[in-house]
Amino acid sequence: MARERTDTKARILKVGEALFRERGYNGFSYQDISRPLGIRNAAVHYHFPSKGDLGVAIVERYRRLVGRLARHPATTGEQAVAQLQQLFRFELAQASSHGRPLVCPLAVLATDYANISAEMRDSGGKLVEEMRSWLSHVLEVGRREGAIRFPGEPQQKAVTILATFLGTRQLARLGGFPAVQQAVEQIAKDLGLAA
Amino acid sequence: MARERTDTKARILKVGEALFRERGYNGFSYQDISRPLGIRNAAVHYHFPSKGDLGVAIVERYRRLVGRLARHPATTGEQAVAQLQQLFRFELAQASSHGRPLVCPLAVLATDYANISAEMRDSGGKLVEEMRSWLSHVLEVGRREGAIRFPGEPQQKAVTILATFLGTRQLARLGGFPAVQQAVEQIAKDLGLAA
DNA sequence: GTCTATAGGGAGATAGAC
DNA sequence: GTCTATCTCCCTATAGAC
Repeated sequence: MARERTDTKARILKVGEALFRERGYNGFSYQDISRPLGIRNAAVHYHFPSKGDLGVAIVERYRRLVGRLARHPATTGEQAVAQLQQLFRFELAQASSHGRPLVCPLAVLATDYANISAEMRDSGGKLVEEMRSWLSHVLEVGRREGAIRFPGEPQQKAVTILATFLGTRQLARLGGFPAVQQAVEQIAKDLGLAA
Repeated sequence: MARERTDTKARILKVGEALFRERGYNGFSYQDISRPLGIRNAAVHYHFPSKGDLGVAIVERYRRLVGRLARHPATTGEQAVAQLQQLFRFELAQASSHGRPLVCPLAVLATDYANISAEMRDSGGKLVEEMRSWLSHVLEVGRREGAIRFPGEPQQKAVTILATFLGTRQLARLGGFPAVQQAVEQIAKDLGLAA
């Protein structure tokens, strides 16, 4: 309601997400957020009383972002391929739009799983389920329409592809090679899509 | 030299690795190690002066463990397939030998990349390179000998498979399904191996 | 090699003024 | 909504006795 400077909350969230994905849940503090924004720790606590609240908001924000990818269920082979390529572009963009690639928030949740709140776990679990069911549907339609090919069940192939992207952004940090790009190309080839 | 209780160092390392992989580099403290071992923080510092020293030792230990998988370069199709299946068994064992699956140390290094020492990064980078070159060789030999099939370059396929395993152990924590097992089956099918 | 004791700092969080 | 001030706790690390 208030406005004017109510966007402080949005700015906190933005900085928080970058830190969360850059350093992990336990790797940043309220100070790391407040300092660059020129505010005080207490102001951050006003908008996000506990660090867990901030964590949930970060994951939910990412969930809405990814949710946009999955809005329209594919029904034709062309649509399925188009959505896959949209996913590929998303992954490539996530990997290269910053200096060191930011990992997926899911990777942070998984690594810090023992230290996060039940709400954060739930939020992450929902994100996984949504992505899995969406990608599974895309794969199923795409294969049925003859646009792609792969052995086995769509559900399992979907899980495998999601895991690959999760891991590839992490490999990209450690290795001296463009892991995300290489994985995207390989996944496309495995599906019988032209490079 | 001393012996008798010099295995304290080994016990610290063992507990440390479990904590490292359970909670991430920033998610555990020297207290979390010393308490269950019935010793004091200072004793841990005696064996590992800084937390970074402990971190390096943990990664190096895992590196030696994985190095055993890659000891004998495959030259026949049978050997290549056997080594792949060894890798599959390793991943399945890592995922299921504990309650919540422990993530790969590489996942911790990647997530906490911004907070770890240069030595830890180096150690992780070496581990990635070793696994990549080993798996790449296995894939190349296996395909040349007609035991497996996949499109594209062995290097890229190797990166993709490694990324899948890295990510799949994390998905296993967040999702309510056996992600590692599903991914192993899918990877095998993609390579044209029987389930 | 392990202990006690402690330094020195930063974490997350809250109270109350403005 | 944001501030100052402060609480409490835990962190990594070191000094020096045993």
